[in-house]
Amino acid sequence: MLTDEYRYKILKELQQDPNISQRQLAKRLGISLGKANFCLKALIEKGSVKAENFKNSTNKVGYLYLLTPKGIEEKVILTQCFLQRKLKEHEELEKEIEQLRQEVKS
Amino acid sequence: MLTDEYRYKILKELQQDPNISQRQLAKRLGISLGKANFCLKALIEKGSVKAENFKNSTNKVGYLYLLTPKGIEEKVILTQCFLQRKLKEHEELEKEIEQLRQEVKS
DNA sequence: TATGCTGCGTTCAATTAGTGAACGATGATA
DNA sequence: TATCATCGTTCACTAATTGAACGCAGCATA
Repeated sequence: MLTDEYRYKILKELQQDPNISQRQLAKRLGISLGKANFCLKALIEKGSVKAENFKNSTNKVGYLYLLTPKGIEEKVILTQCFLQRKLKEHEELEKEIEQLRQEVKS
Repeated sequence: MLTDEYRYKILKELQQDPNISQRQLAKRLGISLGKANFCLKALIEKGSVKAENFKNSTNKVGYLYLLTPKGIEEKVILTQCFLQRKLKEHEELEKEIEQLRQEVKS
């Protein structure tokens, strides 16, 4: 349920904004609140993220979702995997578009 | 349930091999037989694919899943959308990897 | 102080999506 | 004819996902 894709996306979001609510996170990733909550908990459970209690300036209560060293390392690896995957997809699609052009031509 | 992703992938598979069983299709796309059946039916329903009865050389019964003109056009459009999406993802990941390198450096 | 308002994380019943074993049908083969 | 393999189809079962509802905490206003 917590796929590499969401593991990556969540770590990325948290890294660039640890002060983010689960609702905001859900909205940014295009998933439901329930799923965001589930995934986040899983990341905390595994020690990739630490939820630090804090009080916001604008009358909010919530956590600061900070990447642990483990989480940072995990994100590095995931990012590299993602880059490779995307490069491969990109390459395949270039072939595909070339095929397509041949098709259209005829 | 039948997302653009699978619409695209199925049309692609069928185009390059109309003589393919639902089981083979499912395996190639990494989905279940049930889902493959469902998606294929949806494509036929919408007129993108036509199932033509035929008898294979190697003692099989099955259909020839042929793309209709509409299906071909649909695939062209989907492919273009996909290329754009992938290019964008690729671009974003390049930025991301650059950020990452900065991180790692420090 | 009390009341209301807002946004927080959490829960969980309900919905939706996905799975694959089982079935009957069809040809090929012995 | 009997057996075997593969076909598409079905559908009960499981997994994944949703979002309304809840209690809580802090701030603003009466």
